[in-house]
Amino acid sequence: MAKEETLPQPVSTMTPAQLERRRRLTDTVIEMIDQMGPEQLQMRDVAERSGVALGTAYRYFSSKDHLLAAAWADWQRRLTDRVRAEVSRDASRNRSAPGGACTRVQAFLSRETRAFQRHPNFARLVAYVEVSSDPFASEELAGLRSDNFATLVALMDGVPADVVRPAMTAINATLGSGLTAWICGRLTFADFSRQLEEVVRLILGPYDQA
Amino acid sequence: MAKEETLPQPVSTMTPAQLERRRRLTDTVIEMIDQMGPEQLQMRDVAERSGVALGTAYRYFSSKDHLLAAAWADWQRRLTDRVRAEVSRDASRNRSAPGGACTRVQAFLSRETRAFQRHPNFARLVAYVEVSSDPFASEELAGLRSDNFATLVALMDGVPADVVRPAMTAINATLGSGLTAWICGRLTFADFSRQLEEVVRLILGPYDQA
DNA sequence: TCAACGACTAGAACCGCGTTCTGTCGTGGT
DNA sequence: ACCACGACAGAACGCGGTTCTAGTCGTTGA
Repeated sequence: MAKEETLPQPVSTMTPAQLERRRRLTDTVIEMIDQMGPEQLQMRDVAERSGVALGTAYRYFSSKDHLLAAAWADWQRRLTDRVRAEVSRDASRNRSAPGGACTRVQAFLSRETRAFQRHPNFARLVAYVEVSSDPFASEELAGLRSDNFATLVALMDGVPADVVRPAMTAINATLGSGLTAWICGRLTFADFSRQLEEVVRLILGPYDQA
Repeated sequence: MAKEETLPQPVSTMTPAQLERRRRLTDTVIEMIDQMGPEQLQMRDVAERSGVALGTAYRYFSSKDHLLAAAWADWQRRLTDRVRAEVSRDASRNRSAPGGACTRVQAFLSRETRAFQRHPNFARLVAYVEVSSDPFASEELAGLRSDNFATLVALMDGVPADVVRPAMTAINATLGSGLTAWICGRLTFADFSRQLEEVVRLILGPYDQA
């Protein structure tokens, strides 16, 4: 009688039609989040607007948290890809500075945070998802985390190996906390980005014009 | 007809009996949180166990979030006071090292995190409260934040003034994010405290044996 | 070709829980 | 003594995530 319920169907075993449905769900969330916070967003509406039956949505995602986490991961990856491309393009054109690690990281973060400023509900989404205890949601986060890891490591060359890890930890944390504080009204956006800059300069400043 | 509803009755205007009721509520929460996460905790139960009518609770706190935030602030203040006392006692006895800023901050944080390790549900509470959008809850947080600020500043003497602020920001953020990641199962406690140590050393290390 | 089966759909139903409401009572200020 | 107001116990409300029901359809395997 093992009620294994392996879970919301592993992505790898999905047929193309299923992947398509799954994508419609996450895309719809991304679309809707732009206009409402994660708590306003209702499963019923997502289902309806994506043209997937509510019950079916739950075959793909274990919970609202899981769906939101997946959608966020998706959005974040697109954003990061775009920003990374811009930053490295600017760097290779050698625009605007010689560019040490500090400068590069600043540029990267400033673009990312601006994206959040333009889409505050995604910042809310981050806050919402980060505290979710749904293990499937956490899994989604973990994947994303390691992507970010790679990205930041790449931006930090010229920085001693034993500095990289704690530097990333601290910067990521400052980004995350600041975002939440901003979104909850405990910090203005200006203060948030100033804080972030200060922290990056403090940590990475010494390695800049290597 | 101004429906001003000044709101959950300002603390300063409360009669002793009211303050007593308010305290019973927060104390009950603190008591209960030790045995269940914040989402398990129900307003009905808090009301019943504290001997305050449910409706009345809402005259003191605008929402569950607000109540939880107040309770957390209370617990955190007690904890910080205790830890601060221990740390400064140890320091004045000059035990265990000469103790620069880095060492002092490490000691402080390590005690604080151990308290969370012993009471994981308070870590969940932190995560829960930090993302609350209830303005009264945020207010509670803001008060707490400035207390912490003072505490950390005190621990960091010997550190250049322009380093103190970003250092605090980064350390606080690392603490907060790590706590959440731990509690959500994305980090082991050991990894969490190692990360925190690394960050503190990275940032404050240079100013240690002044 | 024809079951059998599994996944999909629309929508209703379920249910936990924060929040609000009702009716009553006790009390402190005038 | 009076009355307005806060407290009380408990019922009632409402929202929204999740689950269930019936019925449909496409694929598979004999």
